[in-house]
Amino acid sequence: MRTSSDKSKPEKITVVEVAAAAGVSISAVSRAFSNGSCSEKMREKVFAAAKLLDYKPNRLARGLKSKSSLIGILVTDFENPAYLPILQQFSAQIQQQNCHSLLVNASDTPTIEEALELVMEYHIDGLVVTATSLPQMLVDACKAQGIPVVCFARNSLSQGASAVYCDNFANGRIAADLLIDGGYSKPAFVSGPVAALTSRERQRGFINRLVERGCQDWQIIEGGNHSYDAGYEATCKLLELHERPDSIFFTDDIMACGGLDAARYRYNLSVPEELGVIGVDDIQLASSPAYQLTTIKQPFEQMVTACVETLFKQIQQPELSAEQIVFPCDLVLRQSTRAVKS
Amino acid sequence: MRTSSDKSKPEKITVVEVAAAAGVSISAVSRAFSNGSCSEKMREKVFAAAKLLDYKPNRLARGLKSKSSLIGILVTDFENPAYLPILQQFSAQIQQQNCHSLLVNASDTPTIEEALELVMEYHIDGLVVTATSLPQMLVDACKAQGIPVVCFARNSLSQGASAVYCDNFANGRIAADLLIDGGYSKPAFVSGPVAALTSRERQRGFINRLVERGCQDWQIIEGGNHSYDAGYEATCKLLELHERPDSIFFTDDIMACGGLDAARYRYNLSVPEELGVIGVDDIQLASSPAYQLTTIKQPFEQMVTACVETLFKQIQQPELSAEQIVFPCDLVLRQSTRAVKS
DNA sequence: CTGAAAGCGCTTACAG
DNA sequence: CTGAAAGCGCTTACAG
Repeated sequence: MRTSSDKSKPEKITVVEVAAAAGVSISAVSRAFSNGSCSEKMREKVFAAAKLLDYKPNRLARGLKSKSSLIGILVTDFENPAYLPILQQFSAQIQQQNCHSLLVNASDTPTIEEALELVMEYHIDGLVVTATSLPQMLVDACKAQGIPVVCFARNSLSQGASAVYCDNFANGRIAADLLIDGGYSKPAFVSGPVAALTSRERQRGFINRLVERGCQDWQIIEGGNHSYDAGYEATCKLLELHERPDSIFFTDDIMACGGLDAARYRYNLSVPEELGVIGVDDIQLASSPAYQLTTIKQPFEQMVTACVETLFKQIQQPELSAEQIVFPCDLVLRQSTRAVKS
Repeated sequence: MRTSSDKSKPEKITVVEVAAAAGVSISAVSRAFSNGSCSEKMREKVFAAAKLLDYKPNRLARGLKSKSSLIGILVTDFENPAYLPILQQFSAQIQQQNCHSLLVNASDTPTIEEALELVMEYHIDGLVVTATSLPQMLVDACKAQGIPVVCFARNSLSQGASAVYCDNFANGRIAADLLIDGGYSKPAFVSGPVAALTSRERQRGFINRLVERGCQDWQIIEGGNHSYDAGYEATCKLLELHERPDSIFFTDDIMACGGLDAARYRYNLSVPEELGVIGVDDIQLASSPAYQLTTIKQPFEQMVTACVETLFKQIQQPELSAEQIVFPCDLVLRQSTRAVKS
């Protein structure tokens, strides 16, 4: 027999307790806490009782019939420091929508599909994909469940998925112009993982523009992961070649930083005189005086905002069709490339 | 009326469908998929039917009576690049346990409590805290719900929480010895946020050892956030002083990198001759040739592993009491401090 | 606007 | 080991 002062076993506070305390029905409590229609005085009564009892709705139970308030975030590039602030912004903005982030590590998992399978068991309301590649079957699976998916910083070739990204082809062309204008004549491109669409687009644009400008003396090397080490290694390979490049366009900043260090400290090359270097992203490190990296800035903050907006718009209105939002990029001139010859 | 070829509305596959297909009871299906006891042939029958129907258990429903398989990860220091690999490892290891990570951003949220409140609505099975400070009331709340919490890379002053961390007091002493032995006589300490226990411990150990070694000419400055910019700013303040330090112990590497850049590029000081610099963590950047930072390495990988192990042990056996696991740290000598004078 | 009732998909005592 | 039944905490038609 328990008395009111018996605190040993904290009672579970559910809609039932709140309803009783407020002297209303369970449905009323539910409505007051969801979007349901109910009068102002009803809402007040319910909230007062809830406050008193310190009631917290159980989202698992809610998710059973309604939305789970869970957003999946698929991540592969944990080696690229750009993703830490990106994760911060995603989680902050998702929390602002009264939802939470299910962080899914798709880097070690044998396949992205496998990771997703797990996510689907939680009946997420939406999915953000920052992964290198997005298999069509995954998008189809989400579609079948009515889960909107939006790709971040990569365009989706898939039918059903929205995407928020930059024009990577254009970025490649910008890089080509910058190097040619700077008087470099033997440019190289260091790519990301072969599967990375973004990297392939940058490469296409880069080479496309080089050829337009009459430059034939270019080369391409596969860099691998979006990581410092991969950039360092790729640069070593290039600089060991008989036909050394005089400038390198890296598919992202962290690789470019690795490359800069290789050039300077292992090959004693002066940057930008003996080797020009340009990256993409504008991560924090790029602006540090130790690197002073010329780069093409992706407006990540605005992109995250657009991504979250699109996602929640589609969650609210499932009938909406997928959307593609393309952001322009800014060239940020620093010290790793020669000034444009006038 | 639907025919078997009517694929327009994919039927929901639940335990009911699987049970029917396998010709067994719903309870049997549930047992086969959970820890339940059931015969080998029963399990086979159920799995065969499940495979056929592509059945995926609904974790939300399971969580209602059983565990949610959700682990909360509280993060505040999104400006410290050390946390990206740490997040990767946590998410990977949690997924390995057939659970998923609820990433909770506690940096922008007015209070950590508020973020936690949301987490509790999902009835997480356990909580990892990498946040700067951990209010006791938060631990109490978890205790009341039977949710084990373990602090990562910080010791908990709280009763109920486990912790996996390094001996920060000892680290401070190591840094002091290194600077004194290197012939520096005017050391300074750059702290993290005032609330950060780890930083305070490092400071205590550092000063404690300096005094032991007879050094009185030291100073302390509050650095603020664990970020590059905070390290840069704090260093500028120190180097503008009339009584300039000749060496600085930063409470972490990313601040030390900021400090190094300030010293070298803004004040044209040569490191380690005119200014000695030492950090803590051994982040990737610390080993790059651009920084070559002497540091005290925290064995993050092993710490994450220990953290996850402890957490799941406590989830399995709730009667276990909180555990404190202390890791030793290694001094990593690079080029930002003078060699020890022999 | 409000309430009684059925149901979301699973788990877990309770019998057999 | 297996099955029938009650229940987890909420939501949502359906009446009033």
